[in-house]
Amino acid sequence: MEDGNFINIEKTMLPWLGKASKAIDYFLADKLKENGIELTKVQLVLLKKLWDMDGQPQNNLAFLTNRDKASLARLITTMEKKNLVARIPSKSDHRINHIYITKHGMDILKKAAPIMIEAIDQIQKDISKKDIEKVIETMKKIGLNINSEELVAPLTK
Amino acid sequence: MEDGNFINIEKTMLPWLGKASKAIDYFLADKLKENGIELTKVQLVLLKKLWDMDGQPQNNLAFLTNRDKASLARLITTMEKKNLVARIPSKSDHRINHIYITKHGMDILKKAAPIMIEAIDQIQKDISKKDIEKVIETMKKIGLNINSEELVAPLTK
DNA sequence: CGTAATTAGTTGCATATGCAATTACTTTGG
DNA sequence: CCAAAGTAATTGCATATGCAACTAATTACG
Repeated sequence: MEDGNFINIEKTMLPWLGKASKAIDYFLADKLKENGIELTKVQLVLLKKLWDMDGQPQNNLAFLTNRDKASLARLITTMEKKNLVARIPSKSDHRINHIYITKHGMDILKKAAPIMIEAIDQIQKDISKKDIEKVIETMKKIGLNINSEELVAPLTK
Repeated sequence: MEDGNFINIEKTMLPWLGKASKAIDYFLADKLKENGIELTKVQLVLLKKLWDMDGQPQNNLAFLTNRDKASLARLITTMEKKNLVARIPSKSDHRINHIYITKHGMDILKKAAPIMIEAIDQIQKDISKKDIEKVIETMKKIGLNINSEELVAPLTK
């Protein structure tokens, strides 16, 4: 077998998307650290989600953030220890925990927001609005191509 | 504070790239599992790298695969246990391990290759060659935008 | 109304990952 | 030739993640 079976993988989007995603993650993590913000990127995204829609049950949050419910539960545990979020058991349904962002979480989020905006600006520097839209559109297409089979929301079952 | 500080994040590429990347990873993992290939995506990519350039020292491989050297070392340990790769100490420099793909690793890789190709085809279905190139080009630009600061190869130091 | 099916969350087991500190070896320079 | 600097790999500590199995609670239905 020559290289034939792996034809032109560098001409597909996959490795580039992977590399860019990873690079962006490192970049953002670095920005957070530089600015003394003790959050991981994942935690930041979750805080932002809570900012938008506070008090969600865990499984909702798992769905909303494309993540396994077990993973989300542990993430909440970590963040609870850091006093970023609070787990409040529902009174009407004793299976459910509602998750709320704390004052401390909000303070950190407010501090992080402008830094993230600036970082994103840098990431997208000299990329035209049209090109950005094109990429977004293509990412959506990928989502459709994948979901059309069996992966509608594989993490949420 | 209103939502102002997080203005239009959905209009940036970031969340879409993140979602697509994650979805692709799930999709490929699923394909591997469906076909009874006992590899993670990460392991597959590493095997492919070894296929192309066998016998690399660990730190080289870490660099080549954009990964922390500690992470790579542990990955090799995992893969060694599964008899996918072999760690061979260099005779000329006793600090170095050369990593080789095993026969078993090659067999699995050969089995996985056509499945991955098919999966990638599906991921990129109905996306024009031009659009694919556009995305790749944009990903490269992101790399430049990020690297231009301090992140040339942050994982390799 | 009470059992069966469903649902929310947790836990066990496993992989992957990063940073910092450490060990072991090699190279450099005086 | 030997001490200092540099380099390759490992290990400790921590986060993040998924799947599968499980518990506890609620809802559906006969």
